[in-house]
Amino acid sequence: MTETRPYHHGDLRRTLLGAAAEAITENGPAALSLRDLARRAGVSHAAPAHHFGDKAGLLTALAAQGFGYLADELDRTRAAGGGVLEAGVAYVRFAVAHRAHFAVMFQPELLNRADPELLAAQDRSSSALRDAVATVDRSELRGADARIAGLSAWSIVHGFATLWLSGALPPDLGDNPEDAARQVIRPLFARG
Amino acid sequence: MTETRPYHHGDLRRTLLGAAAEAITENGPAALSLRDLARRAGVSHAAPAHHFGDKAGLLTALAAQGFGYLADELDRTRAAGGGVLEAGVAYVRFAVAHRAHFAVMFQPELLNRADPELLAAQDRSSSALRDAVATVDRSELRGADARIAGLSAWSIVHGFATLWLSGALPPDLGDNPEDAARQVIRPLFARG
DNA sequence: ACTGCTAACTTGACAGTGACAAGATTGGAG
DNA sequence: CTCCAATCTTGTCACTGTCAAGTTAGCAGT
Repeated sequence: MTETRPYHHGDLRRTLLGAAAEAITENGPAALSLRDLARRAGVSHAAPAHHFGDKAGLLTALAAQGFGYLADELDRTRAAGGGVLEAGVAYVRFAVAHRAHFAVMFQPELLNRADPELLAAQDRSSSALRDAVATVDRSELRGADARIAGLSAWSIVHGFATLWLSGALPPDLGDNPEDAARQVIRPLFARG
Repeated sequence: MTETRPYHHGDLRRTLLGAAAEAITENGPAALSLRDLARRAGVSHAAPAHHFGDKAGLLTALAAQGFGYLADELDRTRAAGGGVLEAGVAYVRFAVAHRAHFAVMFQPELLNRADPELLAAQDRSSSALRDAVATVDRSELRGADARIAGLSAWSIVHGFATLWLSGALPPDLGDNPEDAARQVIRPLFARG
């Protein structure tokens, strides 16, 4: 990652990414405006283009950052001795804590899919995901092919996170996403 | 719909919804342009506003249509005697067949959440979903609270559909979403 | 110190867009 | 036949993303 010290502005790149995350958290990715970000950062309207090329470039950088954060979160959970269930909860925790990043990470039409930085970050989080699933006791996932089991786990946590963030889940689940996730995910792993 | 060419264009509303679905399927919701839709339909740039108010109105109508289609699909599967697993597969089939609708249905920031037509359609598909889950044999979902079990099922199919559509799943899953879904969903229901 | 050099930013312009207001056209009810 | 309300058009505005060209700042080498 190219670190810049305060030239004219300071580090505009990081500032813009932060402002973008904030704006997306508030109004979603569709409403994001580069000019608005520039305004928030106190620079001219064309400044963002210099760092990210275009809008897709900015969102790609955000997505890459998101995959990095996700990998961090999963690694941290694993280091703490958590199993698959806790990795799943960590996935949801990440999605809720960084909803702007999450909202962009799985919308390829918004991104430069071939961006090397993005691909690297995706790779890192894929590995972290794979490692998390590898810790599963075979009996927990009832004899299924490990590869399929991993996809089942990924699907259920990804689905829960998406539905939670979209507000589609019933309100009687409470307002703690991690607890709710734990309940909903458990049936995949609990023994019969 | 027979081939008509009315000067006042007959059913613009339906035509625009169709064009919108097509455009979103191609380029995603973010790239959608009302003026482009108007061009495709051969009307003036301001015509869509009359039927939908604004962009959010159009997307809301699309989402409502999508919830209707989803309810239809689930009802059809249930009428054919399918269980929860097949309902799940039907959910995925719907998402893939109507990816434009699906892409919009769970992005509240693009919609008028309070639109009565939308709420009614959501209600209908919620009921269909609930009915589908209600057919589950208690032993299939291993003693979990039925309410939680339903959310688990919803999460796993929704997550699978989302990941499939975003192209995030590994390519060795094949190119048949229904077969792949069946494999990935099964671990939730299979007996220990 | 001064000379270039390059990255970081600005200024200015252009085509497209969503939204609104006001006018035109139509089918149909009375 | 008249009139009206729904449908659609025209014109306009502020705003957006992107590009081209210019400006400023840090820095290395002499």
